[in-house]
Amino acid sequence: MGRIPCCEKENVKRGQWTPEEDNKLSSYIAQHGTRNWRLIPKNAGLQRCGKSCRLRWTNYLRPDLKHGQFSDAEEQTIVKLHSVFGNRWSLIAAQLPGRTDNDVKNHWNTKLRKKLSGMGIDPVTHKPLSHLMAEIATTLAPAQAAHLAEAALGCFKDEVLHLLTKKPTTFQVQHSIPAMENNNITAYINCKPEEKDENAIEKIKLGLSKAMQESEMIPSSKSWDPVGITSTSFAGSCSVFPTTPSGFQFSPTDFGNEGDDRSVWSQSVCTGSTCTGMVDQQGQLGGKLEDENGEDDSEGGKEIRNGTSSIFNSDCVLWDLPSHDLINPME
DNA sequence: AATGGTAGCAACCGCAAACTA
DNA sequence: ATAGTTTGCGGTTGCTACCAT
Repeated sequence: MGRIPCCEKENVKRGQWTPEEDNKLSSYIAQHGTRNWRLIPKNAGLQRCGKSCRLRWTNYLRPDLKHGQFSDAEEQTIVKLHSVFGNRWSLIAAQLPGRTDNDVKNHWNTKLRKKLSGMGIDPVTHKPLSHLMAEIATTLAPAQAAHLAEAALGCFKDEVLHLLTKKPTTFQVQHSIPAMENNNITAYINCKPEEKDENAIEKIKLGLSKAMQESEMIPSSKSWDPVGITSTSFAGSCSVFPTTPSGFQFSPTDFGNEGDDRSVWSQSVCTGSTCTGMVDQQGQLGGKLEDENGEDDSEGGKEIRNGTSSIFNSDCVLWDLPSHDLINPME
């Protein structure tokens, strides 16, 4: 037994859509709407799978779509939201009028992820890479940490060199990030080509060793859980996570209240897809964290922390997205 | 000019949630 | 309550244009 196929594959055309097909689909939908995608290709005279028609419509033909380049503002919104929601592309796209989840996903994968890497920020967790390494290093024996450092140099060197020699990064960083100071991109770009390789390695080494020194001052109770399910505060001169020890509880009223400083957008939350503010293991959004009686209903949802009035803490604010910036506030 | 590598984008696949009878 | 169907979503693949050698 298998799934019922959405269409008879042998009679179905695949691949690029022609302008004629686009016209047929557009005019059919204009007249009849988008109910029942299985019937649409048949009724519209298309030899296409219903699923393919739906995708073509939602990702390309819809009249309200934007097709041009992403603006700086859009890019920053994507990065901000990704730091909270992870790869919840539909959620992110919902905040960008005229953009589809596919657009956002493609743009992230082809551009933004690399830009962040080039800035020394891990695109998955949105933490400075040097701090990630330091966090990991604290859980390892010194010998293992040394191996890790060597491996990291190999990995990051290639990526950073590649990015820096191709194009400069253009993100605004509201506050300076120590990790970035140790990887001064402008100085790097301006130096002689033959110096670049060596400079980059030295700067990465410096950043790594500094971060590791800083991490030695972190109390051992503040361990780091790479899975993020039981993430605890992470300290240092550029903490990404807030450090309030008491933790933080969301209530349904925290979501989408315009002008309410307590909205999710002004709360500090763990960042990245491994530790998101309101996303549980199934990727369900907040509001499920507590039911109407205020009881935890998260079933393994990830811990959320309180702290300052920004997504990151005040020592290292990357983004600060007020709730009224959102087109579709969470409900 | 030819070739190989890479980036960007469109489309496909399969899973799971939501909906309906 | 259940099974069948539809829709939404995220990951992945494939195609094309561009660039470097």
